[in-house]
Amino acid sequence: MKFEAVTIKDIAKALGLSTSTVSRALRDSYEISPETKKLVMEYAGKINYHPNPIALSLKERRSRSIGVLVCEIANSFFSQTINGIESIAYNNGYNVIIAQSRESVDREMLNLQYLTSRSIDGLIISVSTETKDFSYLKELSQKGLPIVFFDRIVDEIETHKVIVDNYKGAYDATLHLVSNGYRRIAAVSNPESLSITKERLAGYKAALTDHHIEIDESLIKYCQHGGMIVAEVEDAVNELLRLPQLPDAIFATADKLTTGCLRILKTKKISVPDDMGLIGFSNTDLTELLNPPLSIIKQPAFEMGEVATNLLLQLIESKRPVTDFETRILSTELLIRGSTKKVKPKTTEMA
Amino acid sequence: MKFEAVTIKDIAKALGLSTSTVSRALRDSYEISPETKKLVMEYAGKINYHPNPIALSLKERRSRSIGVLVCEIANSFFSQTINGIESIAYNNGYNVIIAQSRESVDREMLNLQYLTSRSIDGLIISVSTETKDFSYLKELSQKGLPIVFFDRIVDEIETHKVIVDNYKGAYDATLHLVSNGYRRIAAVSNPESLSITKERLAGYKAALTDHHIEIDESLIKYCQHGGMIVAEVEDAVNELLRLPQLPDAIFATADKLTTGCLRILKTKKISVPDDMGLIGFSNTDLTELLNPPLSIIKQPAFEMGEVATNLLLQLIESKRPVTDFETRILSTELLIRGSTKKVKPKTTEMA
DNA sequence: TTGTATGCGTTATCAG
DNA sequence: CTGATAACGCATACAA
Repeated sequence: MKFEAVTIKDIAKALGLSTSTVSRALRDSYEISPETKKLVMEYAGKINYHPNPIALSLKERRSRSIGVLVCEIANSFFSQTINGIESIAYNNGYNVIIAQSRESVDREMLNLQYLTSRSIDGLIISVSTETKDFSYLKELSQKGLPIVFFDRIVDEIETHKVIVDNYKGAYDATLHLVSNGYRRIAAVSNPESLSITKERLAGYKAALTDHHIEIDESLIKYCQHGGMIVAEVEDAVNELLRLPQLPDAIFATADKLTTGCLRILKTKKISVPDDMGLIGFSNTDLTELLNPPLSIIKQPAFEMGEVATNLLLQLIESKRPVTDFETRILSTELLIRGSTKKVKPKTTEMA
Repeated sequence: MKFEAVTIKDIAKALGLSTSTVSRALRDSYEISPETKKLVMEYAGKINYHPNPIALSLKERRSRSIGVLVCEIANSFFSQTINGIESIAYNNGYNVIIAQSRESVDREMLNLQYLTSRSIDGLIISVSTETKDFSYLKELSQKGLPIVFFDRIVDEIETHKVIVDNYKGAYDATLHLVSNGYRRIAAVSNPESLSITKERLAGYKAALTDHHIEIDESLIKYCQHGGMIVAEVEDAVNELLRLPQLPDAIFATADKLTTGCLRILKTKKISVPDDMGLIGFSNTDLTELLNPPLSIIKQPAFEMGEVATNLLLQLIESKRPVTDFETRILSTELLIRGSTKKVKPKTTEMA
């Protein structure tokens, strides 16, 4: 693969045939005699011939590789998704090229240029928290690059999207807190510009409203970098603790934020009331064993990866009309920790 | 990138130049007049020209992409390593193609063929637990494919290797148990064939010996699939609990095994004595907040990825003689949880 | 300073 | 049934 580089030409020369004959024999073309075929096949096997995929790509104008752009690979949710993506890609003979934005628009843009210039056949992406301008992505999409969004989607772009039922997940989470006696529930969330933020906060608010708890916007904190900067979550919690009326529980709307809050509560770096409730979206391994949180909303990350990849491959291989886009909504799972109800009665209503 | 595909030819035609002139102008060749250069550059920018990297690869016989093969992406240790790999690759203009073996030799082989036939410029790999025959890898290496091993290395192959100080990590871990009063310390480990297993068990045994604790081979359990199969770890623990003399602590030699044991201990799916000690290698987020384990041996996964990639790029770009191979040994970190000493005095020595 | 021709490895088209 | 040739997009040795 580096030095030797056996090519069709070598085979042709050795066997006294033309390259076209060899090429056809290798592809088992009907217009080649069985004897020649066998001859070629056997020799090719013997000298361990492998077609050069780069030459193939150049000819076929496809690379059989897909790009994956996420904010951070070392985030359980995303690594689980990539796991699912790889598994489908592998089964279909596609390579997976990964890149991370680290929640930075600049890096996202650069990686995007990089990936597309690398001639990927399609893209699976979850946009960064910083991204507000999606024109570049839109342009790519319009130029014909098959794109599938997952998790953090972009509504304006017409293509497949794979998300979880964020509204319901957040509703369930909030409900769980409410039914455990919490009333003043804060939300630590990603920037408002993200689709998941909107959906999750909507679910959170609906759950509160349905239980006659007034929504207090001062209880909602936005972390501009999605918790990539450690201090950010601390600041959010600190601000909450400085409120005239303390919250009695926190709903963290994303994996990174949940683990951030968890760490704060457990390490007591900031002094937080002992009975502070916590629930959050999280796919981090073992989080469900921790105490807090009260419970965890888990996303079917692996499945999301699988679904997204299947859709992308359909797009690439145009198995379905490129205009017939759909949004797949998978359901989240509320992992309930029975033993963790810290606040039990708390019948004194407030607000 | 899909439909339009602006090529050098288009520019040449539009500007009434030859393709070679355009090519040279774009590469800022000294033999092109400033005016022509400016003309070409500007037009190229205007119509948003990007060279086709596939054509380039075919010509230059390099793809500017590196392959990464690990057993499982959704394992914190590996995803952190990939994070490091991506970061260095990104800075050097390389793409990262990932694949996972899922601890299966077959998948490893297939992926290897896949990656190499994809014309990667180099490979970073941590072999699967199942792999016992490294001839294919050796062959690749001898054919000239730059390879860097990390974590689970292959001694027989002469190339760069990046590992952590497994011996010391295991020694420290075992010592920590010993100094907390544990005496009958079991080991739940990966297959013996892995380099890390040998090194870690050696450290474990040395720590015991140094403290005059007899080594009992029946206390060492090997998980053939590295904990990929859930029941495997349970079986190991069950077997330990059936021993005539119960262990009083477990040393788990790898991330997946540590979390496996942890889950067993916490969920009490198997009834394990309450004061069972546990320590293990783990890079899983938040593991250090759990209680057990007693402590965690953390590997500098991100740094390993960085170091491995730097070495690989040196190999690819032959910045150093290809014969001058080295093994980088990074040090592990023992994260001590002060408050967790379950067994304190236990002065009654045994065995 | 610019243009022409060739090759990278493969397949498709067209002859024979 | 088989072979010569062009083409994919680019870079470069060689001409001019």
